[in-house]
Amino acid sequence: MIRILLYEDNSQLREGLAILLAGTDGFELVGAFGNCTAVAKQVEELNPDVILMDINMPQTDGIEGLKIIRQFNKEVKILMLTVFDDNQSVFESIKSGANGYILKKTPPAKLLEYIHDVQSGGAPMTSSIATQVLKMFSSSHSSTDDFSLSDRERDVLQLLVNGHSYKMIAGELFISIDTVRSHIKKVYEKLHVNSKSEAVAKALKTRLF
Amino acid sequence: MIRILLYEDNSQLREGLAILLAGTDGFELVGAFGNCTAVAKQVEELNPDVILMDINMPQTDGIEGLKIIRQFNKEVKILMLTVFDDNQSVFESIKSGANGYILKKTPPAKLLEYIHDVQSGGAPMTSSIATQVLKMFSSSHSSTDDFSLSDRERDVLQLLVNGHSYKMIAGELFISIDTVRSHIKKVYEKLHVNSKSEAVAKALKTRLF
DNA sequence: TTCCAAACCCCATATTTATGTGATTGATGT
DNA sequence: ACATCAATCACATAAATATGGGGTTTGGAA
Repeated sequence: MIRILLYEDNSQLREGLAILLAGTDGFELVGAFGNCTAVAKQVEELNPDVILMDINMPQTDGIEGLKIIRQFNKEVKILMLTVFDDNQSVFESIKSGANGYILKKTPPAKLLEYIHDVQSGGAPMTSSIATQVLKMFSSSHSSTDDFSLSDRERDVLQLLVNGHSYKMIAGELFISIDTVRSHIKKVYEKLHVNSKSEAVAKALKTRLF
Repeated sequence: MIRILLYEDNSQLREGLAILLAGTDGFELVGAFGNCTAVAKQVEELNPDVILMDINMPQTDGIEGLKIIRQFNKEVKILMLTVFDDNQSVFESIKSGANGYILKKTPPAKLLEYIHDVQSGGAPMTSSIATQVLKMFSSSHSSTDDFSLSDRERDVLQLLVNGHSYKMIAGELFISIDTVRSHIKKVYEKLHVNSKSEAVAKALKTRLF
């Protein structure tokens, strides 16, 4: 028996899912709410195995809810539901510890299957999402060097990466252009480069930002 | 009735799967081969719904086969089979248009389920693979714009990204520095930027290289 | 206390980049 | 035949960047 907790603001869909889950062997809906405002207490009290979490909800949205849950519970499986398969929320969700990400248009039978999947350690995703995810990892070298840049050097480099000129950086940081030069010279030494674009490239490649 | 085409060089496993599929309602094995040398013709003639493709095969391997099929058929679902769950081939497979990636040790019942999954638009993966994929998922998003750069413009931009100056690029491509300038000017227009480092940043961020 | 690094500033100069306005050739498409 | 565009080259000028030298002040570590 898989204990399920549901967050979904659309009451019609919420009722629909409740009926589906109630009427299916092996699934037990232990709670269904329209928002995440009391998510911490609810998860703790109801102790579900799997949480179905809608992303687009009023007040505390699904991703917020996810983050709150993960602060105190790394065990419960969380399946994010959405109508869109936009990059940003997939990314945010997975990064924040979601176990899977599925579209609401998923047919009921499929949904039940996904719940099973996620409960037994799988990570259900639609194929477009899986593909996106894989593209992203192509250049995966998660190095943690920060080249021991100082805070200010980091500020300056950040702005360089965003395409600002020395003059603009000076303006934005309220320092003189010569100071900008000094910082940049130091940055180049630390990154072992000798041009702006090399520095930018290195910052991006090593995921400094 | 799902029409299945199988590529698997191990004849024992091939026979085994053939028997399994033949003996199960709803599945029909329309062909089984030990290599991909005639994959194009076979796929066209046999018109399968789902292809089970072993990755490690002599001559034309599974990933090659996959690419060949995808050149003329984006519709048929392709499920990659392998004994290893190594990153590189998962990545290559999905990038080349595979719909799922599963391990050979998958029990028969599960395999049939996966075939169903993939046929109805899912992206089955073994949980270990899905988990890996999610771990790799570290940052940002992918886009597929190539900004319609010409070949030469791409060459030049590539070298810029790698930190070369105009002079160096001229030397490496055996063209004059003024030609380099022309190309770069064009690149800036196409990328909507107006400095080297912005171009480099954009190239890297949009995963142009 | 002395030393050091970070953060700030100044000046000078050489090199690199950005931008504009040309032009010629060859391939492609209408 | 004509237009278009990629690819090549040229010349000129302004702006930005790289690099070399200086500095001061401040706060923390040795």
